[in-house]
Amino acid sequence: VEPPPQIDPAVTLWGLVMEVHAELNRRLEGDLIGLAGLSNIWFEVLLRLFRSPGRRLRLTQLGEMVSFSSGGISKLVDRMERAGLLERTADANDRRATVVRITAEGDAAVRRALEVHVPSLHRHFTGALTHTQARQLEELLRTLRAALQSGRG
Amino acid sequence: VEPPPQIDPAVTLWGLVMEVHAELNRRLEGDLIGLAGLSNIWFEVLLRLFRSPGRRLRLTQLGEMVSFSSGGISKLVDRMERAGLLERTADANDRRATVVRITAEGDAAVRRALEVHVPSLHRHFTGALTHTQARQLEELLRTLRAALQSGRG
DNA sequence: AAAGATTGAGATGTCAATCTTA
DNA sequence: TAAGATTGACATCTCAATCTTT
Repeated sequence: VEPPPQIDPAVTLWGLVMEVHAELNRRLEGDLIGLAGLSNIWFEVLLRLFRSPGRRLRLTQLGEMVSFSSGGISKLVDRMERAGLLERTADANDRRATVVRITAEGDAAVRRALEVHVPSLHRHFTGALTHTQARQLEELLRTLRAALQSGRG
Repeated sequence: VEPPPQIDPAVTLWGLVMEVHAELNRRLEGDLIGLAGLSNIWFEVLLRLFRSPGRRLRLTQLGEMVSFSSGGISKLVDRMERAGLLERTADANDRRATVVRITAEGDAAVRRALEVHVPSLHRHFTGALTHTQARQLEELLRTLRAALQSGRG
């Protein structure tokens, strides 16, 4: 068999992205579950609602925000609704749509979760960076996001 | 209900990380599946083997590299073995262990996949960055990874 | 037609229990 | 005892089909 060819640096860079992302995700979710009883995705959904004007979002919007398919977000919302953290509401203007609203219980849950998540983020993530480095990272991510948006969708 | 409090910038930064990662992952995997017939994780497993000295790895090592549990990597290797891309081998020195080796077919598959993956990476990812920015990103990621390693694990 | 949402089928991950070997 | 690997039970995602409303 021939030896492996020289591999493009972009491959290594993407590998680094995946590795760091996976490990950060694992640790942050560990803290979140252990200390606040919420999985990463439940927390993210609640946070999106928490920060939305009116504290409500259409099901599909919510799904896009967290990168879920329509079926996936439908089932996720089922489970969170059963847990009492949010509720489905009819949309007065469009009877096809479902509006998801955070409940008082959900509101309390995000607030508790934020109290452990912010220190967790600093401990595992931003604490390793200087203020300047954090700004640099944000700038790079915004550049990438802008390119992805202009490129398609 | 009280208004949402000021949210720590680290929360937003992490949200940006997740968003960009998810979208990049989606596009890269789309190209990989569409143009080379390999999912992201299959490609990553093959690439790890491809670049390993001897083109083989212990099952557990491989699992750690791709952030999979022992059960998960066992089943993934099952499927890839059935597809003829790799094979299990006994470890002569430790009869508990299983060594995974890439097959000739697997070797050919990675090489084909690299030919579409590298342009795909440039199109969706590194093409949006200047050379300097790419270096910056790599530096930041290495800093984060080093902190994660020293912190635990 | 197309958009929003739901459902069932299928794919694939984790966790815990278990077996073998060190 | 512990490490390496496998398995079954379970959770939860995507995809495709379907229903309702626009």
